[in-house]
Amino acid sequence: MKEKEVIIIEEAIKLFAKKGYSSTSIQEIVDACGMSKGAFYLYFKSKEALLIAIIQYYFEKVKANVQKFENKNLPPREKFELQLHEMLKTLSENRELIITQAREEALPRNEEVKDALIEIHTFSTQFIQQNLHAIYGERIKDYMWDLTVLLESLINAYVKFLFVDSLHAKMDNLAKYLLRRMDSIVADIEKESPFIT
Amino acid sequence: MKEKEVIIIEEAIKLFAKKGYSSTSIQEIVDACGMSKGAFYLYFKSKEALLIAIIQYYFEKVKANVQKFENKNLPPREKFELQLHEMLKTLSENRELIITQAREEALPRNEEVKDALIEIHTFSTQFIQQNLHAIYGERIKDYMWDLTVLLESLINAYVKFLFVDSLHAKMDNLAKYLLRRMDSIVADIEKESPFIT
Amino acid sequence: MKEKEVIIIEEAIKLFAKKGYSSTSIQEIVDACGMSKGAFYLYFKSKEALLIAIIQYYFEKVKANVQKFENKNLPPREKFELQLHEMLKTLSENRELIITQAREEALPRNEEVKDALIEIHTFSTQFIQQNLHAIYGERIKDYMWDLTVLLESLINAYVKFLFVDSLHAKMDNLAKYLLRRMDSIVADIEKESPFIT
Amino acid sequence: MKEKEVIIIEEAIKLFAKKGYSSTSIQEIVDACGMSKGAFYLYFKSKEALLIAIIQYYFEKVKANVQKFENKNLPPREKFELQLHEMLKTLSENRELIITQAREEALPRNEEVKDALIEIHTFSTQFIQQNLHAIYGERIKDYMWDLTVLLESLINAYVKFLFVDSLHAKMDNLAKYLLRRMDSIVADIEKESPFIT
DNA sequence: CATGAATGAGAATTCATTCAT
DNA sequence: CATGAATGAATTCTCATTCAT
Repeated sequence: MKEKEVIIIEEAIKLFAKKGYSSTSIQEIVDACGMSKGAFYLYFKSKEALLIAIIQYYFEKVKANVQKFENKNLPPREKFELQLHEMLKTLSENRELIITQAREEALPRNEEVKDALIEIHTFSTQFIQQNLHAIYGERIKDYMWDLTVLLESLINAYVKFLFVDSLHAKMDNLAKYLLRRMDSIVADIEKESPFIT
Repeated sequence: MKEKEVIIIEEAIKLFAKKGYSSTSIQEIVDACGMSKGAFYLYFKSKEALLIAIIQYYFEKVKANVQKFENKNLPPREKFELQLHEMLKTLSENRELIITQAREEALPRNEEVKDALIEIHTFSTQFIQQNLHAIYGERIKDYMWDLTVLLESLINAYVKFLFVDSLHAKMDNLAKYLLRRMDSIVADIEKESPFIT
Repeated sequence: MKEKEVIIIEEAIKLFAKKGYSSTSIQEIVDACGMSKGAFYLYFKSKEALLIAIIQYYFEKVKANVQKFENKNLPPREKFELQLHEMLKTLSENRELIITQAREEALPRNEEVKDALIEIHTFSTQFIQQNLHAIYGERIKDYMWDLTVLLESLINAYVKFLFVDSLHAKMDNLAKYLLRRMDSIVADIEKESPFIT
Repeated sequence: MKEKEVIIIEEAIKLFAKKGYSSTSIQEIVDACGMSKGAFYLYFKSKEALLIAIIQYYFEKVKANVQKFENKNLPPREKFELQLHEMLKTLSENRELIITQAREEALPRNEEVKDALIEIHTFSTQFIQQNLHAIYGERIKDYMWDLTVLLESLINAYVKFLFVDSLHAKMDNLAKYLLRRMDSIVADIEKESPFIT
């Protein structure tokens, strides 16, 4: 990916996070990048193409950071903790991404955009489920979807707070902390019949 | 509130949820309502005024449904279960609201809009904290914020799924189910030092 | 003319003077009159019809006040002084009229409006010329247009100031004062060849 | 000032003179200029900004033409005659300006517009008073405001006629002619007590 | 590659006018 | 007579996109 493309993506995500996709103009983006409007169209064929590129760019970032712990023969829990930590770090460093993700539904109903978002969601779900399975084993099989939803929601909830300075400092423990919350839930959930089936 | 205002609010929230606030035009709203563009401005002085009215309208709905269980001398847990159930029901019946709420950050940086959202957030936080305190007592004092975030995130997570038919059917048990998940968390959380302080 | 029509005319002229014809809405006019929008259209078939009615209404007022000194066998100068005084008084009491008149050219290029304004201008010119002739006689014949323009301009200039309190007090002398300025001009103008021919 | 801005200003003033500010749409202006609506907003940030630019543009024109006779060591009367002549010429060549000026009161009650008009009025009054003082000396001190109003009104009155061809031809003598009319008035005015005090 | 002037479709909003009550 | 809700054309202004230089 060309240097200029990266500049545009990184400036654009900041603006999208601040003002929303529709309310951010190309002019504002190129002003923030210190380039001309014409230049923008050399790198992206439309505003929507930029949106897709942004989604993919950050997805690749998270994916790469998470995948570097695969094939290292780490114990499952340790591996997931490290990955979760890496994921939380990437998200906290690219806070704008979460904000934009939160608005998922608001994004233009374009097939390409949708596809990109579905890809992220699929990856994320698989990542969580594989790890839950590796850690807690077969016995949570029936509760897999419940636990997935619960863990995703815990991650989202705390990520929302990551920009608060005092929490930022504690981020190193967040992955561990969240997993312990999952432990509590897993311990009791077997008394239930699964909610999501 | 006049009948027409309610029609506009309810059609608009659907469109805002589908396409986002900025991307929905007044024309689309009035087309959905089967009225003229001029009529819109008889009832709302601007698009932003509509947004504020929508936020307040749904907030009042949720608040009213939740508050009808106060002053009934119910045991704390039972009261909270009933309220949570009512809240989940209202949210699931007005799913668009959640989607719009999720996009909080995208909304125009207008003071009035901000104020309306802050009011909702304050109410929601107080509601959860008062009830957690009533149920679990003094011992969770230091974990209040952690538990608040956790419960809010559980609610959000499941509400997102509420439009799925099979879950919708089970909604009656969701409040109880979520509270039991909180039980598990509360049981273990005292072993920790609070994350949010 | 019906009572309501007069109310509308008098409120409308105030608003037109303050904000201009185009920038004043029917709603503002009927609000000022304490009546409904529907009522307006009972009395005037359009906004432009109101404009024409306003022009005619005030023209009739000035004309009536001026014409009551005809056929009284007064000496020409005295008659003109009295008429001029009456005219200045009506204009100063209906200051809004002058402001609107000043904008003559701005009024919608509608034939009826134009005709009404031409009628006023014709009357005004004839009134001035007949009186100048009665006072100064045949010798100013060649200078008639020059003197007409000069007198009209003197009237306009001072009328503009009539709302200033200190001048308002002196209004009784204004007609005489202006005629004395004309005397000075007439005395010297014969040394010239006419400018307007 | 860019070429396009000048085109817009000159087409706009014609339309404003013909139809008034409020009744002239941006579309009509750009049609007259043979450019697109978007182009207009490249050069002026709003319709009102155009109005202010027009006022300043013509004011600068008149001011520049008048000021080129300062510091030439001309006798006062001759200097004023030349300046008045230049002023009348600029006004007659930009007849639309006068019409718009005449409508002063109709212009939007915006502070910037008001300020621009006040600046013109202040300049105009000072210009006339300095010259009257230079020509007629201390003895007219008490009549300064009366004479200012009278001269301004004479200028306005004749300028209104400037578009008539036959007058146009004589314009060379108009400045001299108007000053001689002032001579007549000045000669007699000392018999009076000042009207404007 | 880079620019930024130009375009024009489309947005929010206003308002004269109509008409059912 | 009187009302005011409803209409929709017209207005100002924005902005993604193109293209000559």
